[in-house]
Amino acid sequence: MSLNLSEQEQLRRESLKNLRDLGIDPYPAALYPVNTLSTEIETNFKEGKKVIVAGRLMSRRIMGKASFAEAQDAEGRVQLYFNRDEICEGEDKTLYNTVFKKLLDIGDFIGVEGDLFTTQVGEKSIKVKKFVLLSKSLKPLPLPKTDNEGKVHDAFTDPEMRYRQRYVDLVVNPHVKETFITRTKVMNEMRNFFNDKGYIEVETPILQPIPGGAAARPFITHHNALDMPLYLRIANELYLKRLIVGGFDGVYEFAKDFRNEGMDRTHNPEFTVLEIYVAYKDYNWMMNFTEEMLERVALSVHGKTDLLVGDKEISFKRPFKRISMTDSIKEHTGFDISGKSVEELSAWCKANGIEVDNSMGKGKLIDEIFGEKCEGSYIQPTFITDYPKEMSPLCKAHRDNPELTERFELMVNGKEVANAYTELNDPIDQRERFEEQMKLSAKGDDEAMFIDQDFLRALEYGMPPTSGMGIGIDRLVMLMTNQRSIQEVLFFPQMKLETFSAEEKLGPELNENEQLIFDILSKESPVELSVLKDAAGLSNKQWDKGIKGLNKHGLTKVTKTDDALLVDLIG
RNA sequence: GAUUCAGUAGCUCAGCUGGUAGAGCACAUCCCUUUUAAGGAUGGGGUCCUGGGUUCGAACCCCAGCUGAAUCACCA
Repeated sequence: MSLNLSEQEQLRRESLKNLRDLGIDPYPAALYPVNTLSTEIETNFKEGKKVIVAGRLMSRRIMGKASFAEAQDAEGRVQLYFNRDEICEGEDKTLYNTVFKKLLDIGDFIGVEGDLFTTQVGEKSIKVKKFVLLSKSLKPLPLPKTDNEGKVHDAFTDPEMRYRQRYVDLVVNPHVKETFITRTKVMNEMRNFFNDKGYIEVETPILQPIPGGAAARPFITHHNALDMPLYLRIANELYLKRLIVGGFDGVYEFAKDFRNEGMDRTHNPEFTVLEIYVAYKDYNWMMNFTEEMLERVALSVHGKTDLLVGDKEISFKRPFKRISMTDSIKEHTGFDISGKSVEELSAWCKANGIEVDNSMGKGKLIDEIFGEKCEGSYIQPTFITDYPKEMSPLCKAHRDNPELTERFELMVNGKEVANAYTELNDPIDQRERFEEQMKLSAKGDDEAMFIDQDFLRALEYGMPPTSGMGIGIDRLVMLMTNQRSIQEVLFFPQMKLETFSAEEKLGPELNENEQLIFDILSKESPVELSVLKDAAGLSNKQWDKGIKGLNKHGLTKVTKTDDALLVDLIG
């Protein structure tokens, strides 16, 4: 045996072999003609109706010639009643006595044919006529139990295990599945909304030669054939705008973006963003559009616009509050940022407990103030508008104030959920903004943007006035499912590499330390304990483990005399 | 990156002042034809996260590391 298996795993492997010996294929290839789901049995129950169902065996209560079991399919569970003489009509009762009672385990996939009936206790069940093994499970599942009061016992809750083994989490924790179903509903509803308006879903490169469209540290990789570096995209904005240049009126993409930054409850290195660009619109239009979309999503997922998020009730009913960043800061701090110089802003920050450094320009300083003093207080959906020019290099300057841009972010529950612009389509202005970014980069801002010459060329051909919006899907789903951690809305959140023990042990043989002590003893025995310990030259811990191991195997015995401890080799 | 907490059976967790590793569920054997979180009896199952140190003796104390979580920092 080359694997270190628990007793239960070994037993299941034996059952597997026994099944094969009985001529039963534990992994049959043929399709199984399922015709009913557990939920249909519940909603569409007809006494005596014949059904064929399949699923995982999740519990078994064996009582002599009759048994109850539960099968779990994609939608829920159904109770199965197995009667020995129904299943085995002739004299040979192997199928019930051996296959069902002994060789099946919890977690196995089975297929069942039978009739619907109601038990004496009133439980809708299937009286099984025929059953087959569809796939054998070799590892025992954790088994949370729900009692009469709905209390869950032995829940499978350890986050590490749940995220690393999401497949188990999904089998055993039904609410987890719900979260991901909602995630898909949210995305589908957004798709429908966009498609209804005639916008088209597109795909743009994930491997980009210049990681543009945002300010963030990228992941870098290398293309061997071209011998050039490539970056995993941090955004897809510049590619979608190229498509607007090319003549599409509305394009959108659900994009995986990648950022090589810290991980926490709201950040995963890869995450999903919806970006949409619509020609001939501005950011005012986009605010209305965003409201309409979110209201529709909330209604479609929950049937209402008021959702409970943590202990707060959040309303996605239109219209959302709108306030300019300048007014927001004024409201929360009394400080008026309009027309202030870098020095003035920096001084105010220092006086108000906000850490600043010399690489920070006006935009970043204002962003710090907002982030520190205002952001967290916007629980209900609120559009923050008109951001400083410097921190929005892809956004058109405000029509009324050249210091500002036509940009909004949507804040919900104190966090940014969406970001949108009246897109900058003046190629000369855009080039200058990129150059500004380069200066910031030279000052030490390692997140400032690169210059994308091809994107500038595209703008020079002409891009219609356009508004674009990006929305963090993971964070939106967190709101829609009332989850406080991004890991709960990602099937496979990023984790550190799990180490599987490289070399499995060779069964119940002696380990290194035990062997060492054993070898010494086989030359001479009994030996005084302290002498033996010195001869072995092991650390105290290793010695202790070694000698305890040997005692356990029944190979040695420690005897106590008046003045010494003696170690004897037995056998 | 910092701080705090945690890591013991397949799962959920106890484990006193340092003195031979425990429970429930799961598993195995036997009994039982309609049970509702667990029918009854019996039994098997452990790298106490890893390595080092202190000690006659470490799951427990000390040091280092690994992994995870929370808070903070960082993060258009």
